[in-house]
Amino acid sequence: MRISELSRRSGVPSATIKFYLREGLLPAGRATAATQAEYSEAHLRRLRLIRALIGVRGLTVNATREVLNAVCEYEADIHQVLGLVLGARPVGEAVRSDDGPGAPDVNALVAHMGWQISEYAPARRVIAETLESLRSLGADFDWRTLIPYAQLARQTAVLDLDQLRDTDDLVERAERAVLLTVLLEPALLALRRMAQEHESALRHGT
Amino acid sequence: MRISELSRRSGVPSATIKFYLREGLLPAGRATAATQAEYSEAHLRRLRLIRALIGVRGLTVNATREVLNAVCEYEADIHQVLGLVLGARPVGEAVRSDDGPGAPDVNALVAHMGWQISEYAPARRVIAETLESLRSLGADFDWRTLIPYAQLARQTAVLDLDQLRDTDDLVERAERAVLLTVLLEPALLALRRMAQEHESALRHGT
DNA sequence: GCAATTAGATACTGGCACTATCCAATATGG
DNA sequence: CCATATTGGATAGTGCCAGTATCTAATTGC
Repeated sequence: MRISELSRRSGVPSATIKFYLREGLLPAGRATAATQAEYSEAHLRRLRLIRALIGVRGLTVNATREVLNAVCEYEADIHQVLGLVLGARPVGEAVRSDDGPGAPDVNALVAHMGWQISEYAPARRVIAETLESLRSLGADFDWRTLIPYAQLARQTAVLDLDQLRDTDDLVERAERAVLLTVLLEPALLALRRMAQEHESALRHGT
Repeated sequence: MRISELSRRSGVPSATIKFYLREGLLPAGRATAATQAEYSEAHLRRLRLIRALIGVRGLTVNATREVLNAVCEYEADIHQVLGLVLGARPVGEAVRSDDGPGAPDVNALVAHMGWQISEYAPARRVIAETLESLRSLGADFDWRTLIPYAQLARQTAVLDLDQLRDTDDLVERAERAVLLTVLLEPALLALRRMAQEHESALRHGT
């Protein structure tokens, strides 16, 4: 398959494919001559995955590259892949996320849930920032308010990990891990918003 | 309070505050002279809310303006505010989200859950796109797989709406609705990621 | 009076995700 | 076997967006 067919079958302009090649998101095709390269079905799958991560999930090109590299390098170890995808392992410039304002609250929450979470997990910082914002806005909302949400998150994670059970192919399982952790995020938020609309209608008349 | 004090107390550069004024995110202060305006505590709160929506949640300036306008216009009716924040009512160029590829699956899911969801809800499109992406990537994942996630989303929404009960002040309740629907989103995703890390560790040795 | 500050307008910056153009080297079909 | 189209690779440009910088004229507080 040459680039024009790859473009046609994926719906991605060839200029954009070249851009992804340049950026290292898509591995180069097998060169058959100075101005000719052969692309495989794997390239097509990878390309669709890239578009999903960037278009549906809204990742940046850099974040997408890191996720894809994680999938390739640690395809054998699903926990490693998850760790890298989740940012648990320091990838680039590692920044500890367990100090700074709000960190004690996050630690309290993590401890209350009995979770073992890396100090480098960016999720820590996200929660700390959210709590800090809510506090500065005067909402009476602290880490204790998050406990029932955390319990629901735990049930969601159990669902997620269950999906990974019955797959043998390593690459496929690693990709599936990416899909479930990263690609599902906007859909989960969308479900919550629909549920809010429903619940709000229930409580306020029609 | 003049702009320099507003800047100092919020930590936002005055050039950026001027930018928000220009963009209509922040209402103009009470002008006391041609080159003098007075800002109130409400401006400070609003400014912090803007920073939270843009910085923590990652909204664009345009999306932030729409959310803030919704809060101001419909502060009396929490369901209206939620509707506008969730995009249920057509705000700008209304696009029906209940057709196109993937829409039948979304309808099936919504019907299965017994939800009443506006045809204009952007959440419909998000879920349709996600399902479509997953399908084109070859994952055996359809709307039925989303059912348990939807049930968890429903429990989350119940939690959300419970938070809105005991607040009398209209503006405060409207702002709280925004905080809970919009600002909590990254925190919920972060909780899920931490829960995944924990669950993954549980299942794969250490 | 006079340095410091301000509102408001205009122009600029930097980052990002592409997109367009060009070139030399092929491939293809009549 | 040659004319035309396509390709890989490099380089430069586009459009958007969030924020910054600069300038001017008016005003303030010492």
